[in-house]
Amino acid sequence: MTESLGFLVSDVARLMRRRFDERARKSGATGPQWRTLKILERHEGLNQGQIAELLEVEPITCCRMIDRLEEAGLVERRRDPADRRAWRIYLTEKARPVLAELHDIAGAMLEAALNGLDAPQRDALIASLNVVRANMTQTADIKPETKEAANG
Amino acid sequence: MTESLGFLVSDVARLMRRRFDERARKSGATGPQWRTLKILERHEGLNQGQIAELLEVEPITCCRMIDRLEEAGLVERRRDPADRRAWRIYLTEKARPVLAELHDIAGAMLEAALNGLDAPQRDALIASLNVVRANMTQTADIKPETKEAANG
DNA sequence: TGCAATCTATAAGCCTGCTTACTATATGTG
DNA sequence: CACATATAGTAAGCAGGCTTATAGATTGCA
Repeated sequence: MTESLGFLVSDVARLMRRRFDERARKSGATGPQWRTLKILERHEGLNQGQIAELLEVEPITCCRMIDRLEEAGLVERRRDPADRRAWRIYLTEKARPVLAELHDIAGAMLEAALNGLDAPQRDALIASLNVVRANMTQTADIKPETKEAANG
Repeated sequence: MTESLGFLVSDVARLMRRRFDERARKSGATGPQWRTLKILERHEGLNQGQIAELLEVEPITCCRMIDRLEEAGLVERRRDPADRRAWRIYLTEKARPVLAELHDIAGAMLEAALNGLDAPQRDALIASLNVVRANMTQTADIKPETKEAANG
């Protein structure tokens, strides 16, 4: 039964994403795009590698996300004056109201998602998810040598 | 702070998927493919619409998944003798060992994911996620008319 | 100074999810 | 029977993950 945790988590993620996207579409940004914008809100001027690290995605994933955000006019790339390999990413003015609207949508959806859970249950849920998240982040660093004799 | 639930869940889902895929790649199936195979294991001969419903994805998503599974030789499409529009989907013999191997991989990964949580915490986590899942499934049926005066 | 290693960004291509729109078939209604 | 509607499956095309590979720039080291 506990085997279902992976399915359960990905189900919940997919359903939440679907619900969010339904409402957020008219704002012109998706969930992952919003998350990227939020990071930029607090850390404007990061380069794409740094953003990828904060998002915990691969650089190419971040690169293409910035492509779409730039195309939508929500961010802009500026050359790093000290490193001609790098771009620094900045929010545009157009991004501010989008951020505010997405914040409201997410707040309403969150309340719907947690309906029926009391405060201690909500806290426990978030705490446990953070534990799982940390477990999955740590184990991601294990090198293949660890499982030398695993191939039966 | 609680606003982060959506991000947290999708993070956990993505990290678990990444971990699973790393290990499962040599078995020739991904997480969603495994889930589809598991459904077929219990309900062989379903058509694609029924599978999509059990997976809680759109029919086109299921269709393309069956495409890939068929191409990999893990399932086969057989014409429904009673409805010439429909295909019935069956596992091939090749799928059995793949299912067994993925089951083992998932078991090991699950233990890693839940490391540090005791039994009551695990139960509470799964129960709460099921509540959220139900909330997100239900609200997905709400019609737009419900929010007549929501557009500020 | 020069070369190798590293780092930043990106291209190509795959999987999984979605929307929209289409074909083919089945079914209901007049 | 004929037409409208519904259903099963699929194509096209987009977003967001990934891997692998490459170009260009920087940096470390001999």
